[in-house]
Amino acid sequence: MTNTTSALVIDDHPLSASGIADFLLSHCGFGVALPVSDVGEFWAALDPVNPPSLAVVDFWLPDGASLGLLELMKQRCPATRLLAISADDNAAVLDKVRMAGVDGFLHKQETPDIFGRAVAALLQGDNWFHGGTQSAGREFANKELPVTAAELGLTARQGQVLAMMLKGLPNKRIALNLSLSEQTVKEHVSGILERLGARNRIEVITKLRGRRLE
Amino acid sequence: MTNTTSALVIDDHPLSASGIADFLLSHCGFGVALPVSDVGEFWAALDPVNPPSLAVVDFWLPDGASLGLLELMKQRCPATRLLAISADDNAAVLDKVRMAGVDGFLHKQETPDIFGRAVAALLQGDNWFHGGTQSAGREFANKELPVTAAELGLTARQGQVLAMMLKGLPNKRIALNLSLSEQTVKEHVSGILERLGARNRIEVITKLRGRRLE
DNA sequence: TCCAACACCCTACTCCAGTAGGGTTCCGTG
DNA sequence: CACGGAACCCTACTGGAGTAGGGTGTTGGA
Repeated sequence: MTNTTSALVIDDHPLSASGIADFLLSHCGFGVALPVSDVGEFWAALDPVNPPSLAVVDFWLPDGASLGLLELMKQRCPATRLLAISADDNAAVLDKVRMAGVDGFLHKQETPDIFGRAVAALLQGDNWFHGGTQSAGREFANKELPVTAAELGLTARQGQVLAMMLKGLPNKRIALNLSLSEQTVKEHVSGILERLGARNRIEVITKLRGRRLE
Repeated sequence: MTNTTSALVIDDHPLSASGIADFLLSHCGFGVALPVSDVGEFWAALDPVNPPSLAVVDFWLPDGASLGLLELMKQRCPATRLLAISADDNAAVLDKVRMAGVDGFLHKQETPDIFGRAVAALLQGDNWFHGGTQSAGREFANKELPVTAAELGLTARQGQVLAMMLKGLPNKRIALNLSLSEQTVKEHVSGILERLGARNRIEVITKLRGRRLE
């Protein structure tokens, strides 16, 4: 291939990074999409001579490293399109990444469809900052909501239960799978609902649509 | 023609049936691929003297007719390879179709690539029962293929109700939105569940995860 | 004209989800 | 040691989901 489109994806959750990379490969026509999960790896994977067409950067890297990374990236590889992603919709985040010079911003929760359109827009040379328009029907997004169970403020057990809830399993089956009583499962479910600000399991499933635990 | 490979495809959603038939013609080297959408049509199209090489049978035919059809087919045309397809990944379905004597089983959501490989395996005389693995690498990508209500065999009203169900709305709100009684909504929901072969709305949501209506 | 399908409404029932309020162990921290 | 938190179990209750079985009115095809 003379002109394969390539991408670099950095997210501190490796599964998240590789999920996005896979999506770029399978649905956005990328020939190369390398997932990395820390900053060192990122710079190591970057070839300054032949920079990637796109870099996808999670905003919530440890120590707030993403802003510095984005600015440096803009200097070193101005030809590379920069797409920032984040798990929350704080308006301040949007301003910060804009200042850092990114070309687009997206929520992690956005549908694959929109993600694909944002990528296409960036490759065309357009920008993508439609993040603010979301805001309908997501009352539990005021805090950071990363992909892993522990970072949702859930205990390990609650994480296991949540994973099965998202598969659509009823309490009785979750109980059997974990060798618990149905009542105990209900307690965990109640804890999850309270934590996530949902009224019932259906709200949990629809709001976390397209995500996976751990 | 002396030796064209022929197939019969039965699915109660005509669009689905003809889509599969087209694929067999264009990608699997079939000379004939006849789509039918009900059991009567199926037997009418079947030529016992010169049986097709392959029969593709949707598991969720109305009234659960598929099991009987599969068994009868196995008796009458033992030379015809039988491929069962289903929209859900219930393990019980897999057991049932195996008991009925099919040669292969697949999810409808499977990629065309895998579908093609399954067909090739069957024509070679091999079996294909990889349903359990359910392709781990695509939670982010999956399918944003919009599905129309008609494609699922639903009435217009059921389509509207389903759209709201997928958003996580409870019956009462759907009723208010459509200016109906809650009871009527329940009727539509029951119809949807029967049509899609689901036990409750949670199964519907998890099975159609990531898809859009119309 | 009759019948089937669809949309609509109702009561009454069962079953599951989720809450409330009681309790027990175990473990880590002040 | 005493306390809090997590995990575990229980009964008893409310409310929504879904089924069963009754009904009406409209439409379109045999």
